[in-house]
Amino acid sequence: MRISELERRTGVSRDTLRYYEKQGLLREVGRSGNNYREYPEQAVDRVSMVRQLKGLGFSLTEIRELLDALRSDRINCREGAAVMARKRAGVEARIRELQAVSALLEQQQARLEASARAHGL
Amino acid sequence: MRISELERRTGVSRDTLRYYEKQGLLREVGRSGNNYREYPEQAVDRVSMVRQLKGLGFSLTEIRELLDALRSDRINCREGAAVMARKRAGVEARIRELQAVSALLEQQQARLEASARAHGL
DNA sequence: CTAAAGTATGGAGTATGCTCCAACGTCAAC
DNA sequence: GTTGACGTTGGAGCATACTCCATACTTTAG
Repeated sequence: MRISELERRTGVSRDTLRYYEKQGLLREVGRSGNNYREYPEQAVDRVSMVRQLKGLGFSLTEIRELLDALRSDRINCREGAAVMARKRAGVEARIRELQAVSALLEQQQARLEASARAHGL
Repeated sequence: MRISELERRTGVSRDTLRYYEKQGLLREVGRSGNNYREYPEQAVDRVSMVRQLKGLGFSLTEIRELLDALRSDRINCREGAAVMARKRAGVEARIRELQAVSALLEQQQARLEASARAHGL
């Protein structure tokens, strides 16, 4: 597919798509005779994944490393598996921290609600 | 305490501390007669919390909203509680997404390990 | 053939979150 | 009273992640 279709299907602007390509996040981009970019079907999922990970707070560099490892079955399985394990440990640590934050928020919410009931009437 | 002590105790540079103050993240900063900043003991925890939340991918704007709500027992309990509830829902959603990412990583790790065993020998 | 729509490139500009620096005021010690 | 450590401000500069633009080429429709 061409860039406008990928733009439409992912909701990501063409400028950003070209930027991602330049940053090595989209590696399977071909060119047709007229020098137009030609994206494989798969690109839709790849872009979606980049956006999801980015929304979760990963930097483009981290995302590139992760996507590269996902492709690494053609390169080096053992190393790819190790990257996955490391990334996953990071994600798990982040989940635990977020759970602590959530608990704190819950506690504060309860405190403020109690305070509202006491003062409010 | 003065800025150098807060810098030492939090590991956050004075430039950043002043920047955070300007952005409304540190509201309880006094001035002594000589115009030096005077931080309450509490500032250490506040700065640590900012850093933790930032590390988890929150923007300074989000963090400010959250810290403001934490202080809101002196302002508006009911509204503060509502902010907490909203923020917490966001955090919970993020946790679920990260769990999905973790599951994906685990699955890919397993696949690559299997692939390594098959090809490797 | 021409106009409009689509694409390409390089480079400038923007927002966020710092980071560094120059110029200057304050204070304790010698 | 001067040196040196510590503090102040305003503004410039930087990295990341876009976003916009001018210019130019290609393709499609009329």
